Amino acid sequence: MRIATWNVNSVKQRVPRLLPWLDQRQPDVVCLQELKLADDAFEELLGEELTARRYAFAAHGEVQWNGVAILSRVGLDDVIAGLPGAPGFPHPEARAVSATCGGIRVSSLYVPNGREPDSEHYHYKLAWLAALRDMAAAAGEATILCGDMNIAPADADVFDPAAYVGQTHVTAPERAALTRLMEVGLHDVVRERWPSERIFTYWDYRAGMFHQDLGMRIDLVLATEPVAGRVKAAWVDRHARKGTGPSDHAPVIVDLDTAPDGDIGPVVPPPSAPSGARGRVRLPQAR
DNA sequence: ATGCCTGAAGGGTTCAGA
Repeated sequence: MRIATWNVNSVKQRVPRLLPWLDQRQPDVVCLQELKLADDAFEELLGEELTARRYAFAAHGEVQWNGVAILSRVGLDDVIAGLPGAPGFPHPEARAVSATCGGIRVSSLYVPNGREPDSEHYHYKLAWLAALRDMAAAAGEATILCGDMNIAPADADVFDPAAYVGQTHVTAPERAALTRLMEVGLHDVVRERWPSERIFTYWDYRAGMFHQDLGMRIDLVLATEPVAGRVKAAWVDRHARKGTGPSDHAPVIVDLDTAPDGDIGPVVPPPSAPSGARGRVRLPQAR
């Protein structure tokens, strides 16, 4: 089973890159972030193209910003739009959607940016991460959290730590919040596979940052032990960042071996959907 | 240049992103 996560920075603008990428990489499950599109517009834009490729999808978007989705061709059950217990800014934002795909509880996540350290948005980010930690702590044994965490876990995950002093994504409270999330029993599967490689997932559009490989690793795949133990490959698809009209993020792709019989714990039924949960779900046989 | 690109909404510009 191949699972991927990609902050597409407007799915509307990224259609000419997204569809060929699906055809080339053939992921079974795709977590998307920064759709920047309302749910009905997402379905209008991609419904037929995804259905033709046998993807079911669950989109949770907004008109202008944010927005997350899960595409799956290995099942899409018990969809929950939003993160239960998460704060808003001031209203709840479309930053999380979860579903059970191929026996694994999958979440597509877009952690708030934080803007400036100690700003209101920064504290919102920390509170949102605490809610994410609580969700992960209550999740089943076979769980994978994918998305734009907007935190570089370590100094090795930015091109120059000195360039980020005093900025978000690298501050101690953000990293501590990520540590508390990891401590519920999650593995950073890309870093564990490549312990000392220079790996980035985001490069600023400006000043040729990508071509100089001056970036950050902020898009993460975090898996519980039963899932992490199945990882056969984990890599950043830099090719998708090249060429015409790319996102400023590259996809992260993880291949899982077949689940051994009896070795994967039951997927704990998700909590009931939070009130106000929105989202658009369509299964491939629906049309 | 202290946002060097890119995208969205809405309107002739401003905000957001990391």
